[in-house]
Amino acid sequence: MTDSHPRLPVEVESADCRAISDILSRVGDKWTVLVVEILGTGPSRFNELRRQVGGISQKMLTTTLRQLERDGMVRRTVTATIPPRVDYELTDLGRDLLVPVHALGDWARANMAKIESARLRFDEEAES
Amino acid sequence: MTDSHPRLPVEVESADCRAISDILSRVGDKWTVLVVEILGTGPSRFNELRRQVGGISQKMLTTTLRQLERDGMVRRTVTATIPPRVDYELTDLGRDLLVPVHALGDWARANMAKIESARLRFDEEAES
DNA sequence: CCGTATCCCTCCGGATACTG
DNA sequence: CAGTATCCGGAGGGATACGG
Repeated sequence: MTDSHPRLPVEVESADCRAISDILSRVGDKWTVLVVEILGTGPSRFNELRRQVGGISQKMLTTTLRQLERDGMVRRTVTATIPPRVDYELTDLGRDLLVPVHALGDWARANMAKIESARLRFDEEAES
Repeated sequence: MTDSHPRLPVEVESADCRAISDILSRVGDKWTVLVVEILGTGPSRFNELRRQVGGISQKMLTTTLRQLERDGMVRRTVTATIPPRVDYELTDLGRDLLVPVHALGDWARANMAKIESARLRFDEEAES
């Protein structure tokens, strides 16, 4: 492959390392990306979101949204009517996150066949 | 922002969804990216790698490397000498993965200040 | 040197029930 | 409707000891 492979800054400050792996762990989270993807199509209310995600528990949706709100990715708007109404929407930062996440998603889709066959080969050779 | 919402990109094939979130979860894994980053600088032996990563247990290094090998990201080469020697190196696929991962890492570095201040604001308002 | 096998404890996350 | 509170099973992952 290209000789100009990016030289890796293994010596980045550990503070950066923590912060970066922190973001990465959110992307790897079971629900976060799914929620952000859906909010990427437009604002949504709590139970609406719950239905759109499908399979998420109330607890985890709350937790996920709180984290995203805390990180400034999601804006929470409360309308104090009866019954109460709460809207969630992505902030600019949240929408921004979708760019690199989609890049990763595209890579995954483009290479899932290779990965799948690699796994088959590996598991096959593990017959013992 | 968007037009109306009857369009649901959420309905992509669930097979794709599983596979993609599977890759994402590996990226979010505590050790995987770190190991891949280091292997991105060149091949390495087991304990050498262990020292370079720092803080990883023998068990988790083995587990991480096995997963990566199974997925076709890492090639494992055994030299049956005494003492035995095992080298690990990235495959083309593994090096390829680094591209979108670095994009995400760059985004994280570029935005960690915003996130950090968002958190401060959030936690501050949580004083009650 | 390069692992595998156990033990064990923490935390994630689902189910359920209750409030404003 | 939009949460909070509680219980609890199971996976993740560290420490340690042993095998090739």
